[in-house]
Amino acid sequence: MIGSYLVVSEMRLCGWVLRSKTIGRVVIVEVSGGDVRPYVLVGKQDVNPDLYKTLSSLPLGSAVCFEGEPAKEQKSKRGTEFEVKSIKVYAEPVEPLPVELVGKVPSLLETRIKYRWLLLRNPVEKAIFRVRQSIVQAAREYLLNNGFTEVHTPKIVAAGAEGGATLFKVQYFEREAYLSQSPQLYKQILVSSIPRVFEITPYFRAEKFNTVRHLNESWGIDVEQGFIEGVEDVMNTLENLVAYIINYVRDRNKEELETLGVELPRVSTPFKRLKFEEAVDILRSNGIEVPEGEDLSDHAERELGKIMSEKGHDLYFIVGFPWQSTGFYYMREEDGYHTRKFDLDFRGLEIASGGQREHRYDKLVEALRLKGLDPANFSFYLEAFKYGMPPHGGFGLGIERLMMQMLGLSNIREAVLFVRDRTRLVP
RNA sequence: GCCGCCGUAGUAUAGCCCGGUCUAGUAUGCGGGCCUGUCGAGCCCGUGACCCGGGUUCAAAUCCCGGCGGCGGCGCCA
Repeated sequence: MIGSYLVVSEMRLCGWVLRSKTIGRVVIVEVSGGDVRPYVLVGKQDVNPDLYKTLSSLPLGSAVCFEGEPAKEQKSKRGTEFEVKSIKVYAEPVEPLPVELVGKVPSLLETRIKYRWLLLRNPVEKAIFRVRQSIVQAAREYLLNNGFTEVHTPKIVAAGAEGGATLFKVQYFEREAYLSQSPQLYKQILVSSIPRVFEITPYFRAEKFNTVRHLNESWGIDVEQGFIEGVEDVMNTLENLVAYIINYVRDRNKEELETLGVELPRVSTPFKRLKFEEAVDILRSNGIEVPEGEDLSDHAERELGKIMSEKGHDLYFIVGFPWQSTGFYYMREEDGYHTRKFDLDFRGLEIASGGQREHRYDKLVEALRLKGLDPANFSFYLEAFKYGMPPHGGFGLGIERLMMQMLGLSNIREAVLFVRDRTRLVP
C-alpha cells in the first residue's frame, strides 16, 4: 500500500483479479494493481446486490478498473481495502489461467519462467522486479551525481575483448560480426575524451553453461574512470556505488523486501580488501585445495564467502590477481606477476570485476604479444592509446548476480523477466 | 563439452525399487451446491493426466533401449 493513495479521496484504479472468495453473502476480491500488495474489494449482498453480483461472477485473471476510495475499516491482512463506487470489466480470460498466482500451489522454476509475464501479478514476483528497477535507478542516480556520463556503445561488434570463443556470431551484411560480451574496450576508448563514463548494458556470452548463476544474456552496470591515482580510486567508486544501491533498496523498497522475506543490513564502506594470496592461504588453511596461479573456482569462492561472512564481511574485494589468469589489458605491478585486477564478492559470489587498465601504449602492445594475441587485430583499440590516454580503470557489476545475493535468490533466472540461457530463446 | 538426476490432469505432486484390485490417489484450478469478513478459509458433488517411439511380458505409469524436454554439478565468468 502506497501511503499517498490514501490521501486522495477518489480515484480510478486498475488491475487483474488475483484472488476471489465468497463467504455466504459476502464476496472478497483481490485485485493486483500498481502496488505490491493487492487492492481488496468487498461486496455484500445485503448492502449492494449489484456489486455483489458483479464481483462474485468475476473469473480469476479478469482485467478491471474501479472507482472508489480506501475503506475506513481495513480488515484484510493481505492488501488495501476499497469502497467501490463503480467497476468496469475490460477483459475476462478466454480460458482458465495456466498457473495459480496466489502461491497455494508451488510452481517449478521452469513454469515460472514460461509464465513470468503472468506471474508478475503475484506480489512476490512483482517485488523482485521492482527491486531490479530500484537497483538501476539507484545506480544511475549515484553515478550521475558523481560526475559520470551515461553512454551507449555498440552491441554489434567486430571482435570481443579477448578472442572469439565465447561470442555469438551474427551476419553483418557480407561480413561476420559478434554480439558484444562487454563494453569494456569502448568504455576505455571514451575515457580518452570523457573522463568518467558508465553504461547500463546487456552482455552476450555464448558459453554453454547450465548453472544457477550464468545467463547467456545478462545486464551490467559498467563504469570506467580516468585520471585516477591508482586502483583504489576505482574500488572506491565500486564500493560506494554498491553501498548506495543496497541502502537505497533497503530504504525505498521496504514493502518489497517484506514481501520477499528479506532483511537487508545497512551497508557501510570501505569493504574489506583481501589480497589474492591471502584468499588462497585462508582457503588452504581451511582444507580447500587451490591450484597455483589460477583463478579461484566457484567452490573455492563459495567457501571463502562463508569464512568471510563469519568474520563479518559479506562484501569484500579480492585484489592483486596473477597476470597469467587475467586479461591482457590489466595493469601489471612492478613484479610482473601481480595485476591491478580485482573482484568484488558478495557472500561468496563474484558480483563485479574490474581493475586499473594499462594505459601506456608500449606496455599495452607488449602485453598483447605476451598473451599471444596479434596487436593488428586490436588496432582500433590501440589507436585510442596514442593521444594522451590518462591512467584509468573500471569495472562491470552484474545486475542479476547482485539481485541474487541481495534477495537470496537460489537461481539467477529468477532475476530476469525473460530468460536467455542454454535452452531458452522463447518467450 | 563431461557427469548425475528427472518427465503422471492447466499447475504442484503420490504411485515406479518389488509389473497385476491403478477403474491411477491428493492438493489447487475449473463447473455446481452450502456458509454474512475469508486471509493458502472450510464442507459436499463433479471435471481432467501416465513425454514420444520401439522392446520384454499373459500383463507396463512401473522393467529395457532410443529420441525429445527439463533440473543440477564441473570448467568459464558478471
